[in-house]
Amino acid sequence: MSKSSSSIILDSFDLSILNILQRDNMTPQRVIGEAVSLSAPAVQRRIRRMEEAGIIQANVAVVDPAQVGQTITIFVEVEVISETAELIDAAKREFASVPEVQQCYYVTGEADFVLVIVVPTMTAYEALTRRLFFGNNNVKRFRTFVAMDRVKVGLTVSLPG
Amino acid sequence: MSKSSSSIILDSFDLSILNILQRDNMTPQRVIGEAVSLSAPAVQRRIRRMEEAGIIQANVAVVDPAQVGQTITIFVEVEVISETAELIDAAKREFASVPEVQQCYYVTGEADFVLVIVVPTMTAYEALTRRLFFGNNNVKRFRTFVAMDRVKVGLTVSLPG
DNA sequence: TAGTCGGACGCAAGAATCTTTCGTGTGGGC
DNA sequence: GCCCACACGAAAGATTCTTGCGTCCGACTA
Repeated sequence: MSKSSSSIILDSFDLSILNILQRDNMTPQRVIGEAVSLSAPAVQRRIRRMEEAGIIQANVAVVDPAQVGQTITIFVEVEVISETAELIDAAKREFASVPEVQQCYYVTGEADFVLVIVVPTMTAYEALTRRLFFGNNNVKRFRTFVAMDRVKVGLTVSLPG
Repeated sequence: MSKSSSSIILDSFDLSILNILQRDNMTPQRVIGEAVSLSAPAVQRRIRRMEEAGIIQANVAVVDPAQVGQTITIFVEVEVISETAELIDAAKREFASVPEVQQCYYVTGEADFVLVIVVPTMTAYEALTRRLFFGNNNVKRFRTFVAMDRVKVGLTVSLPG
């Protein structure tokens, strides 16, 4: 967990490499090298540098929730009562600590938090709401959107170059 | 791209392996084997089987958007006018085809679509709204939520076992 | 201009990992 | 009781990752 976050400068080689790794990080360095006109060791050094700088945050397998019994994806907008720093931080920590909460954003607008939740059943979701929202005095209101189709899901970032 | 989607049965070994790969798919099979009490080839066979079945959908590097100049994450709820199958499909295809759209869900509730968008600047977002929402006759209304903090971001699925 | 230094490269060797093959053991069905 | 399908582990082979080394290019300095 050594996040230097040195904010290094990326050239077009780095961006091309990222573009490949974003889609398939099992691509051999030799193949990446051929794609960007660089040797395999050069590719490897650049990848390591970007990992150390925190530009590459993780290397993960994407699992299809439906095939492991987690069939329901839900969006929730949460509105809080008091927006003091302490209460917001507490909410952030609480939401982030729940395994079913896949994503949590603190936002501006008509809501304060947006959550992406993945659960096996509606019953499980209901239990979660009771614990997370009704059991939290600072939650004023929340709105639920049940996903009928995960049209596009990814963390891929559109890169220049 | 061979998605058999045979819906194979997963035992607790598979789930443990998925749990590891979800967090770090660069973990050597030997290490995974030690963690789940299996030999490296057995782990490898199970991983390949899950990839072929589509349970493991992809292996990707997670890139920090902020460090590649994509500093703004935005949520958008989109409400359409007509919800015929053709128009919905057209919208799905259009949203999914935009690189800046990281995620797109078709949902029930007060909105029809929820999008997660990552852009470098507000100007870029404005241009995107003009093209994607104002330029689409079937979009009735859309609401924007700008993320101030990406509290938790991932695709990790909470697995039983 | 000449000299020095840092950084990144490619090549090649070594280390580690992945992948396949093969023989064995176990459980279900005939 | 026998056979077959399936998954396993061990070991060998193939591929990939990683490191060491010499070279090259650009920047900075005298």
